[in-house]
Amino acid sequence: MARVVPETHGEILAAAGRRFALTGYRGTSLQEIARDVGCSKAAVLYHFANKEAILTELMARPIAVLRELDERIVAASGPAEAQRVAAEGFVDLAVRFRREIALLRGEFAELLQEPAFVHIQQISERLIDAFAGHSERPAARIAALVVLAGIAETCGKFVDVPDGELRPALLALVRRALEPVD
Amino acid sequence: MARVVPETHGEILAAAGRRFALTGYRGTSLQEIARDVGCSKAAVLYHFANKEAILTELMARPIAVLRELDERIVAASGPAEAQRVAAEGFVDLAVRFRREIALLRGEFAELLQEPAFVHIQQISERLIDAFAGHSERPAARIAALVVLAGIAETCGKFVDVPDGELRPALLALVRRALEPVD
DNA sequence: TCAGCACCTGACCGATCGGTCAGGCATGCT
DNA sequence: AGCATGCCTGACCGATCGGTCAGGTGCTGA
Repeated sequence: MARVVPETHGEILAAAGRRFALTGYRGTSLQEIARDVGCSKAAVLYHFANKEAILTELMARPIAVLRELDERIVAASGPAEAQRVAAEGFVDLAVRFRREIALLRGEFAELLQEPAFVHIQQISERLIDAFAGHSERPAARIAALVVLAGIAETCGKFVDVPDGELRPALLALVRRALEPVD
Repeated sequence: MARVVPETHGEILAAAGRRFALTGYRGTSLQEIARDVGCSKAAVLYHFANKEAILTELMARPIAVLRELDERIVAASGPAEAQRVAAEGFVDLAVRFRREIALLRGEFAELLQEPAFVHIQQISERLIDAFAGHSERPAARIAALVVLAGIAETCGKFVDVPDGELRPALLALVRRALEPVD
């Protein structure tokens, strides 16, 4: 007879996800997560090496998808193609993982400093570059950064909007907002 | 002869502004501010009732200007006029006070909860409403929120771009991105 | 000369944080 | 039966946080 294996690991992940989305990563304590799960703080740290490990596991999939998108952008045939791939790919990612992205809640900048996420910074810089059509013109780079940050910051708030509605709305917005590649 | 009055109050404000812009409000301790100024933490709390009072004084002017903008939006003759006033006014505010806005560094959501800033939340909702042309259509509201959040989140990063260049770039972006009022 | 005030200090407070540790309990294998 | 292992607990740790407090210092006006 199969032993009844406790699912504490998964429960911690779920509780942490809910808490992070509510009060942010920094604003959530291990104590609160433990209380939600109904175990001790020490139990949380038995299943995860440290607090950051919880976030890392929660973000593993969206980060993997972001890496794939980065490869596709790098492999694009030219600036126009790179902009198209970046726009569609990023909107897709934002819609699919808007719950996970919401966890970061404006802590992007801080969290990107943490060792587990350093490479994300380089990827986001390449993403902005692609959005700007590889142009150095300030107006192009400003539009790219505003749109990128705006979507990242807000997509988590559209949990009640269905994918089929959010995706085309964001894509249309991106296409309008970004300057066409010259 | 005029007594040599120490300018500690102003120095604290300046140091806090630098620190907040660098590591955020939550991420800055009174200890660090005191060290930068060259005084004790107790001296900081002699000049300011508490940590929040420092932020409040730093944000006093941009908040006052935001209030004026809100009044002009409310007084607008119609949705199209409100959208125009909101767009121009907000871009203007973002450019003028981009250093102060940068202090909040993605802590908007948390800081808006603090008692000193509750009314800001209502204003920002009216701002989004005006951006969306008072429309309830999801696409319009999504575009409004993304653009607003994007500018608020990023304008602080354009310290090296002169006002005369940043303002038209942002205004053009907003006009492209927002849906025209039907 | 002296009281009073503005300004500032170091010591201290309670709370909270992430994280450690020794030990306990139940289960499954030998 | 006995041992190893997975899972978990409560007690504890050092660090840091915002904030308080009693007291000291030096200038000012009466």
